[in-house]
Amino acid sequence: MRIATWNVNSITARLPRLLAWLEGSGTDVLCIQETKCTAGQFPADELRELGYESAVHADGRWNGVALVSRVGLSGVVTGLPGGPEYEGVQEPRAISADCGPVRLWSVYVPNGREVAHDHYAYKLRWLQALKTAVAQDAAAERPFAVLGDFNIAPADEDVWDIAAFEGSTHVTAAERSALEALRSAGLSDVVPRPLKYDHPFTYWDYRQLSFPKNRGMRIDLVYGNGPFAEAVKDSYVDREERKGKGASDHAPVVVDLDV
DNA sequence: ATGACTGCACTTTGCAGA
Repeated sequence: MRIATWNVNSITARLPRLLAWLEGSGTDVLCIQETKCTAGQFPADELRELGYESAVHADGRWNGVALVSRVGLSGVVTGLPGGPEYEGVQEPRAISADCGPVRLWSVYVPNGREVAHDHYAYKLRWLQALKTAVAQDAAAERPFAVLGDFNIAPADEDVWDIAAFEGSTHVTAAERSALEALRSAGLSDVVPRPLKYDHPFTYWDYRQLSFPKNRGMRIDLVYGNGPFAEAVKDSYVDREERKGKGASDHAPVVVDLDV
């Protein structure tokens, strides 16, 4: 079974690429982030024509997550249980479901903006709630994984130049501790292989030729429990999808499972 | 070739993204 996670940066703008990529890659389940649409605008009909069911949690121009599956989609839970509010709103940043033999979460962790910003404290609270929410499934026998845009580079090597990130979000000790807490709950980082160069970056800024210069970050992560990690046969970043006109600034992370 | 941001709404400017 082939699963993947991809921050599409607007599912409306990305729809032609999304449909072509699903067909071409043979993906069975895709975790989507940053749909940037209302629930009604989500292209469920177009996906159904390709054989995919959809589960969506989205409310407008920002955020928005989804799961699309051609191997079953049931037990859908929208939102992060116990998740914090930002400016009085519980934002649509998490959705989970049973997809065939595995249970998956698609998450879009808050960006944080700046370390001194309220959004950063919100990010840390959100990650704490995520750890609590996934603990039971993480410890279970069933293959289980949290996939998505974590907006954290787990190690210095996961950014193109750590010196360029001094004082920035995405690389702080507190954010990395939140990932460590997820690992202590029984999840492990399923690191993909790069298709080019020596490091599996998943995001490259649109500006300043970041992609051609390979100034990237590994922030789209797959955190799986033991049974999930044991089932992984291969994983890679499909950087080809970052090329050309109309690309998202994130590339899909693909995981092949023997389940 | 991989090429100097993009998407969207508060829409011709601002905000967010990371």
